[in-house]
Amino acid sequence: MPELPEVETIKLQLGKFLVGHKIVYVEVKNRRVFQGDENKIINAKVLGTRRFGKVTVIDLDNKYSILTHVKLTGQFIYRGPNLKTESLSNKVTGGLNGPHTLVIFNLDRGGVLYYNDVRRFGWIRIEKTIDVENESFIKKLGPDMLVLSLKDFEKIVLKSSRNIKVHLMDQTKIGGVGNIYVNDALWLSKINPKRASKTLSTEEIKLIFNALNTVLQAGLKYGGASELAFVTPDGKEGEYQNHTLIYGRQNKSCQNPACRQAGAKIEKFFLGGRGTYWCKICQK
DNA sequence: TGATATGTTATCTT
DNA sequence: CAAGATAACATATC
Repeated sequence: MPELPEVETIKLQLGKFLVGHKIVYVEVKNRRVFQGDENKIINAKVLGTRRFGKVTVIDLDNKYSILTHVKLTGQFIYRGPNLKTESLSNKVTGGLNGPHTLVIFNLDRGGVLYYNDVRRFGWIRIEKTIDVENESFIKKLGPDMLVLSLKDFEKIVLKSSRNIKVHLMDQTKIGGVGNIYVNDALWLSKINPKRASKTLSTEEIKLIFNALNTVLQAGLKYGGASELAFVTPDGKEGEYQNHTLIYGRQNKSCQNPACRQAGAKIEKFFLGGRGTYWCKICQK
C-alpha cells in the first residue's frame, strides 16, 4: 500500500489538514520510531508538505522539517477543526491513542495528529529544512516515477540485467514504485515480470512506462490501496484494492478476455522475496 | 503452527 | 568494488 499513490495521498491530506496548525506538544511513546528531538518542533507552525519517493516531509516555519516513512503499516490520522467528518475506518490498528499509537502530535485549536504503526518499521525524523534533500535516505532515491521522462526511464531500464519487476521497485533507481502497482503495470503492458531488464525493446519499455503511469494515476484517483493497513489521514480507506488488475488475483481468471476464454489462471510466485502475479498466456 | 504481508537495509555471494 | 541475492526487522492475521 504505501507506495507512490498512497504516500501522495498522505502528503495531500496532511497538507490540507495541518497547514496553519501550530504544534503544541509531542508525546513520543516509541523512541525507535521517533528519531530526533521533539522539542525542536514545539511552537512551530506547519507551512506545507512535500513528497520524495515514499517519504513525506512536513515543513515548519522555524527552519525544521518532519520527515516520515510509514513503511508497511504506519498510519497518520488527523482529528480536529479542519476535518469535515470524523469517520474512522476499523483498519486504524488499535484505534486512536491505542496500543499501536506511537507518537501523538498535539496541535493548537484542538487538533491532534496520531501516528500508529503495528509493525513499527516506519520512522519519523526531525531535520533542518535545509538538510532535507541531503538526508541519507532521500539522497539515494532515484527520480520520481511521476516526473520521469520516457527517455530517462529507458536508460534506467537498460542498465540492469536483473528481472524488470525487481529493478522497477529499486528506490535508488526510480522513486515511488512498489509491489502492488508494479504487478499491475506489468500485466497491463503484457510483459513477464521475470524478463531481464536490458533485453526489453524500446517498444516494450514504452508500454511499461505508459502502464506504470496509468496504474499510478488510478491509485491516486482511488486514494490508494487499503487491502492491508493503509488508511488516509482523514481516517478513511483507499479504494484501489477493489480495482487491482492482477495483484492479489492468484488462481482467478486473467481479465484479458482471450486468456479467460482459454481458461488461464493467474499464477503467483516470488521474485526478490515479494509476491508476484503472472498470466502466462498474455505476459510475454 | 507455519506461511505470508505493501518497504528498506545490512550482510553475504558472485 | 559493484551488482545481485537473501535474510532480517516486529507483529498480526489467515
